[in-house]
Amino acid sequence: MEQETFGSYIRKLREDNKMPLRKLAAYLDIDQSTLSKIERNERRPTKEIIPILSKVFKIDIKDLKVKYLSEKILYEIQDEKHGLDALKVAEQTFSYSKSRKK
Amino acid sequence: MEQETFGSYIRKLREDNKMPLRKLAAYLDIDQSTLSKIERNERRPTKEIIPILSKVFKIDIKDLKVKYLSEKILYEIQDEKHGLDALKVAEQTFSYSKSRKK
DNA sequence: TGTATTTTTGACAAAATTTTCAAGACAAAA
DNA sequence: TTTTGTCTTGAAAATTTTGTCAAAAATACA
Repeated sequence: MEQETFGSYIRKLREDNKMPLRKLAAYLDIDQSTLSKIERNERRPTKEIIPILSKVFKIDIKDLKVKYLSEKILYEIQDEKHGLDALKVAEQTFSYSKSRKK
Repeated sequence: MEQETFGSYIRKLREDNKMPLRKLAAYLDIDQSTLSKIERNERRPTKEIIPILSKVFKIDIKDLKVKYLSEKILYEIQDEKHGLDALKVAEQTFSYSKSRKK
């Protein structure tokens, strides 16, 4: 069983919809080789593609954003021994600064 | 009351120890202007400085790493509406992949 | 098999980020 | 106000990251 990434998720969506790279890349307004690399985690996706993906595949945009962000977070702490502690501290800080509705 | 950042934390340590930028920068093997920028959150610190800071100021390295990482995480989700959800998903995924002692 | 279509690759270009240098600003002391 | 030491600034250099092009490789399928 393989860990799903944002890239592999896009690939799955695309393939399920029988859409070639060429076409999705056109929608996303990027080179198809860039999309190929994103799907294979060789390049990191930009957030600009999220609303487009949401429209093209009719996926809830919030779900996409959460997937996208959590992958970015995980990228920062991969292989870090104290990643979990860091996540918890981040959560605390994030909640707190939100509560002060900055 | 001001939110403490990794940068302002370094500055505090440095000033409490009456150490000039010049000197700490030398220890860290970076330009003093780079350190100045790091302390003022104008640049992001690299992780290489962590063990050195730990030695110079005798701070537990784990605490430093957690501070450093959580700031990196927060940087990714700042101003994001769904940051908290993303953090929780990340936590789940991180715990899970760790449990499979990859 | 051959041909069309799709995907991947790798070198290069472009863009974004970071570091350094050198000068200027600032502060304390006298 | 000059001297001395510290810190900040901003432009340029260096590095890192990302995107593109063109061709090769893989896949589909007639």
